[in-house]
Amino acid sequence: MQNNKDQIDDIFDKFLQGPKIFTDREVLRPDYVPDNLPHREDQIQQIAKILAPVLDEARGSNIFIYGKTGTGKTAVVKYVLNRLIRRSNEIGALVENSYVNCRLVGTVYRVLLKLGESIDLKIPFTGLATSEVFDRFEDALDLKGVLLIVVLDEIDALIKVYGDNLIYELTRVNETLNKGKVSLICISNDLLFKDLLDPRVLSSLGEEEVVFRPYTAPELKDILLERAKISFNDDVLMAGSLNLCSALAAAEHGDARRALDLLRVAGELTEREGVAKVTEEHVRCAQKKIEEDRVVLVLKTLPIHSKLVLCSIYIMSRAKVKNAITGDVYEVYIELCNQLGLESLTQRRISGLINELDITGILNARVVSLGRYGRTKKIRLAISNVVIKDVFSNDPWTKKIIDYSPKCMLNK
DNA sequence: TGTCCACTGGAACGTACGGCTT
DNA sequence: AAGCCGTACGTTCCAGTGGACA
Repeated sequence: MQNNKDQIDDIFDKFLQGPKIFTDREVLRPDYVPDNLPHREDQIQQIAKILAPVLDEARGSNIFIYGKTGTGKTAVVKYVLNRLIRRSNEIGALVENSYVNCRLVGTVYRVLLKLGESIDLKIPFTGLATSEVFDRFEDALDLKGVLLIVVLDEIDALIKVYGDNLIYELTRVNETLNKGKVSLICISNDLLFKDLLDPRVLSSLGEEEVVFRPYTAPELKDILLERAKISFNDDVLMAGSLNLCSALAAAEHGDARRALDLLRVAGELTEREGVAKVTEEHVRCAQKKIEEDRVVLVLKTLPIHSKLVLCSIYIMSRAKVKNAITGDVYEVYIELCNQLGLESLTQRRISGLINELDITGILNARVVSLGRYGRTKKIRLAISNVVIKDVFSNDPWTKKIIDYSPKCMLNK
């Protein structure tokens, strides 16, 4: 026991005595809003100009912002809002803001819940009709007489599922309010989502449009340099590593979030190794690790039937079936359910689960027609068999069937 | 050129659950 | 306590489909 304790102390000592890589690693986290946002000066100016009337207690125009992930949309909006709120406090203007990430929040009801929270409105987390929640939100807003800037990030995620009713209601809420006002900022990764909007919504939402184009590799380098200055110790980061981070992220549609992730993970790997410099090799390892971690997390958190579908495809791939089709996967899946004593879902449902797995990038499922042999999906794994075997061998359900040989495959 | 297969995928509906309002 | 609500997850039904084959 004593020995064991010493060993652990040893690990901590090594960590403490090893070369110090970071001064402040939080600076590299995606939700950190820096004091300086390089190459986004135009967008900052544009959004600030549109929102400025708010300080005069007039409603600013609604704004629609679009650009791919990691192009700085959220950071710029938060940056401008921070300053706007600070200024409004100085001059005593009644301005509040509410930031909601629609993809994380998930439903219209919960979006309204978050908006309510920002003006101290308590709403039960379930039980009310959405229209009732909206009415209460409207009343509370009017009562407070506050000008609320609502930021709906990743709005496309919400609209694809629930339609544009919420935005429609929010854009016309000013017509009914006496004292309160709402300014809307919608952020989307997907430009095509505008096609899903009702023309009435589009005309009021698209009062102002701000576009964030992807960063180029040199721009990403500037951003990384800026952050590296405050997050890493001097002389830790080799110039080549920083260039590689920006080049890798630029290849992935100029994603700054990705670049910062790479830098942070590369730093952490260096730290764990106990060496003094972050090399290009560390960056390459970081890239591999980020992807693996993502996949492992997705696999571990899948619902049981999705796991079994994936196991079926894994088992088929192990048996050298290159392109599995829906019907065959379903047969194997039924057998696995029987083995585990679980009730199987319908083929329609499994077809849907396969589509969901396709979206997460774990599978590739392509609809093909086999002529008179019908229409189906050709399915293959998009990740390595080794990862699946590793994760599913440690899962209480799937470990029982991961090495199983289905009878239905014997005569194929 | 028409037939036919093995599905796809949309839509409507059912069930269970937690929790609010009346 | 009854009725209603949103949400999650599922089933059932069925029109539609691309292309090999007779």
